[in-house]
Amino acid sequence: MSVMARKQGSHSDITGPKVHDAALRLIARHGYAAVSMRQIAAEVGVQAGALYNYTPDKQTLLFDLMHNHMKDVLAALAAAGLQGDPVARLDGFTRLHIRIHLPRPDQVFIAYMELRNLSPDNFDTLEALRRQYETALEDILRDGVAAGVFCVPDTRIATMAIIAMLTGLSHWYRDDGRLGLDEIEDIYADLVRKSVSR
Amino acid sequence: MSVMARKQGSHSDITGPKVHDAALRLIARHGYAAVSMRQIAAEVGVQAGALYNYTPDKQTLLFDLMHNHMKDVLAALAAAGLQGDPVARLDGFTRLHIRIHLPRPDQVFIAYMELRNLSPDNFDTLEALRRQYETALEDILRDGVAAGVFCVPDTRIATMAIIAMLTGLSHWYRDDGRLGLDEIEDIYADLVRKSVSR
DNA sequence: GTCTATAGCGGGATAGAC
DNA sequence: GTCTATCCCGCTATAGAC
Repeated sequence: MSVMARKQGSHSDITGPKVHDAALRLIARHGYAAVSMRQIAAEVGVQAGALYNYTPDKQTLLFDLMHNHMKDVLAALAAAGLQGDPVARLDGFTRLHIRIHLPRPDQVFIAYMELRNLSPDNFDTLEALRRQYETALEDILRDGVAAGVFCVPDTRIATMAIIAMLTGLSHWYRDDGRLGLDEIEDIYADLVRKSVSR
Repeated sequence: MSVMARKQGSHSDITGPKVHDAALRLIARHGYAAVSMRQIAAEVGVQAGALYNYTPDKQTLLFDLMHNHMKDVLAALAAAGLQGDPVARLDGFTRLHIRIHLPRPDQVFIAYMELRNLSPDNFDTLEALRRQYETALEDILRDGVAAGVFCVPDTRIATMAIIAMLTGLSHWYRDDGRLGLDEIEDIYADLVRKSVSR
């Protein structure tokens, strides 16, 4: 536990997170296939071989980044506990999505772009989590249709359309833009609500 | 012009398109960085060195694929000559987008995923073309707002939101799905129209 | 836990024969 | 126009010293 008296080049507690941070930033920017373990190591400030104290291989490193992200998203969704009438739940889902995703542009980008670079097993795991998220939205839409407050000819299509619209936001939004988070939330909540209205 | 009596391994007129086709399919599936010139050559049925009769390098091959796609899209947009009131033009834009993009899933995928693998110059060229397409939609929305038939607080955001929604369609639509092209067109035209309505 | 060094492989691109 | 052969480079991952 002692902070001092650490052995020579030993920095386990600090290097671990730095490896994930560096991989996140580099892979988001250049893509998994285009980023080498040497580049990640250089960003962290160690030699390439040292990375293998923190991940068994490059594939697992990618999977961990994507898996952590999806767990964060689903945890936030569960914590929100959306309830009430479908209109309010849809509004809550939209704002929740934006509040979770906008501050994590690198994770969102990787979650979208790197699915095809996952091993089959890892892909299946993440696909299942992604399905859970989509289903949460589709349930809201179905309830709203049943209650007569939404008008969508196909809840599956509306689900995919809304998620594409929301996730697209992460691909162009910049913190230093002319619009703040709250304004963006209001505008998208409006677009989404109207798109499924009668 | 003679069909027979061709020299030994000479197949210029047929190999050229095959190189682009193979590159399109492989890069869409695995990503530019993950596909090797050897793989493309194998798909075509030639040796790797022979590819360099058709492209100066791998980067140019990628650029040509993306450039051809954007030219097709913009040509279709120009040919459509959308006119009339903004509501009709927005409906026309939506259906035009779907009719152009759905039959070209590989091109659409590459246009989205491989922007970061372009050289700076090539990126600028394609970014300018993409801007033209976005601007066509934004002009419609602005005219509609001015005419009082659309209600959007920010035409730029609405433009990006609609294009994200439409392009997302290409990422999950399958020909063999339960819905045909015409039904998809109607549903999305409806979603888009309502999202910007008053 | 990190380093240096390296095994083993595959990449893009070119040269020259046919 | 295609082939074979090759240059030169960078990659992932491992081994063993410290």
